[in-house]
Amino acid sequence: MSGEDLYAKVMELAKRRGFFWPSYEIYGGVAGFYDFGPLGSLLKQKIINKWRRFIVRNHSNYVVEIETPIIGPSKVYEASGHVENFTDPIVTCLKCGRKFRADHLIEEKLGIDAEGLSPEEMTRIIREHGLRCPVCGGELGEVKLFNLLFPTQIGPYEGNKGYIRPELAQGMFVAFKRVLETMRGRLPLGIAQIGRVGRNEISPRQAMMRLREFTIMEMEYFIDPEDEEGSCPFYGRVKKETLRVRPYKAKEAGEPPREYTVEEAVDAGIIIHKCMAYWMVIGKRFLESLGVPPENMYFEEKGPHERAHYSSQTFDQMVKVARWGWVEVAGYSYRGDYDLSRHMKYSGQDLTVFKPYEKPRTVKVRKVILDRAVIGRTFKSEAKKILEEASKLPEEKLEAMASGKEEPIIAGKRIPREAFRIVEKEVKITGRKIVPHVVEPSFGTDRIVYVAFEYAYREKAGRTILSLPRDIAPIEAGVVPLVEKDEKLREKARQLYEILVEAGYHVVYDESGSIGRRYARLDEIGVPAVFTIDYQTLEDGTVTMRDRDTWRQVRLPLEETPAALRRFLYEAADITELGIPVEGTGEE
RNA sequence: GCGGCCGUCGUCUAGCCUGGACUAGGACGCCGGCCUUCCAAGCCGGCGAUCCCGGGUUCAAAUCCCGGCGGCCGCACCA
Repeated sequence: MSGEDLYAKVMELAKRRGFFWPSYEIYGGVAGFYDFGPLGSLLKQKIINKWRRFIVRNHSNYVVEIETPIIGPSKVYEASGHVENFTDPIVTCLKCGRKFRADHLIEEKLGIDAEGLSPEEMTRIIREHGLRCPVCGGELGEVKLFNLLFPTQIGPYEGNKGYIRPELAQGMFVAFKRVLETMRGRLPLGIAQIGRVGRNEISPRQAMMRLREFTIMEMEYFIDPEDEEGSCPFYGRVKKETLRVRPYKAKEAGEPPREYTVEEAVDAGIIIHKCMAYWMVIGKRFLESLGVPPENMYFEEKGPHERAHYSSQTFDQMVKVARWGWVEVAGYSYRGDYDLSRHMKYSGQDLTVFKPYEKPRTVKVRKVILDRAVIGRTFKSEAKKILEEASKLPEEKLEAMASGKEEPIIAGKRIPREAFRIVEKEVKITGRKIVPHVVEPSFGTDRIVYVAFEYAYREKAGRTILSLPRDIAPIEAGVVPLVEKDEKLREKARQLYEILVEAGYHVVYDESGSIGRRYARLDEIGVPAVFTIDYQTLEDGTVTMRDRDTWRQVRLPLEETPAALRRFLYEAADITELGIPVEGTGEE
């Protein structure tokens, strides 16, 4: 089957059976938005819960999940750099309509550094130098700003601008201090969040691959930049594992991705931090558990110009899909201290973490101070101003004045020599304040749902089977009576249905059409196991359990079904371990 | 946003070039009935389409023309 065909079939199934479809269809649709239907939203929930298990629960000593608002005040996104960097100056050719980055065009054609210029200034430069469209030679219009942030207004006052978050990260950075406090001030600390974000893409395409509103699963992993070892206590567990990586240099040289052991990639500096490598391994395992084979996945490093403004290294986790080839499903960025530093600056809050030394250190500190008594006596009412000015001067400057290397003039007054005092004292330092660095794995949920769905698509004997990993199947089990007519079978089947629902499963009961048709219907929506009530059930209380993927059946006592289902769904049990095989069932 | 191709029941599609007998046909699915003791059997009946939206040309538009919206591909864009 070609990629085109597979994509078409997958989308057809998705729409027909209610997994997902384009939003606002009755009004003609709006590009970049998708609905999840009944089965799709269940599937998405299961994938999200699996992510929780991989990222949060398996690291619950270090990683916690929070939830923060979708709308944020302007200030937050000024601090994060999105207001500035998420905005592109765009100029449109009046003739052919092509759009160009105005600053890039000016720099490229005229050699003028246009970064940070206003749109008016750029328009003026374009007019003065007679710049024209580089493609068709047409006249260029005015430079306009285009920002990918969705703007909104908070409350009734127009000045109170807000934005829909373009990523989850700022929620974690802004709440960092309080979360750190509740986690008793220790690093490393991972703060995870799952939620919707909005990016006003210029022209979204590729179905669910590029949306204007989508769900991200993200974690900010805060670490002490000087303690790589302590930051990644789990590193030892994964260092022998392999990752397929394509470093930026290899990409430039046109080389394909290569397999590295984690240790190798870290030691060679290909991955700049152990924590990056660790979370990449977790991400790899996560996608594998959703049905993506290792050979259809690799990590691609982004080049300096392709990276976001905050990142010093970024890897994209790429997965192969039928129609578009390699698509990015997750990103791993080393954000350094960029965000916390910016928020410290913009908010004026101290977001540092205190790291105690193992033993307090004593250091001798030499300090130049002004004798308040002398200053006061000498300058009377001027004294306050002088002391104020003096406190702003750097230590070296005071030192120079005290030692006579520089004229001792402060606030326009000559300070008498005896006002300078040099004190030496011992100070006990119990630790240091650090601005944590951040490693950020970030997953595009909707793309991942699509990927899992596509990889599950199978055709067998003219039928469609949605062979989802059992633990993410939206409906966990089916219950069917062998024939529709027989009231005794139906009653027994409804009983079993109740038992399974009571045990916490998501079950469908289906009695319409022939038995084969029902199996087919359930295969198509990926139900891993179907229990059938037949005439033997009425005699000995056993039912058959059918495996979606092999069509093999086993027979087991009705009351054992909840436990068997558990083993089947979550412990990867083979169907044949769960009961007595039924003769003549299985693949044709 | 430009250029190319495209838009018809839930889904896939016929019809469009050459306007009228189209009350828009079929298949699959779905619903009801009959039948049915393990893999989409069969029979009967039913529901289901403002032919993407708006305008124009014409006695007459699913069909021709214009504009918009949406989809895919290429260019640009994708922090």
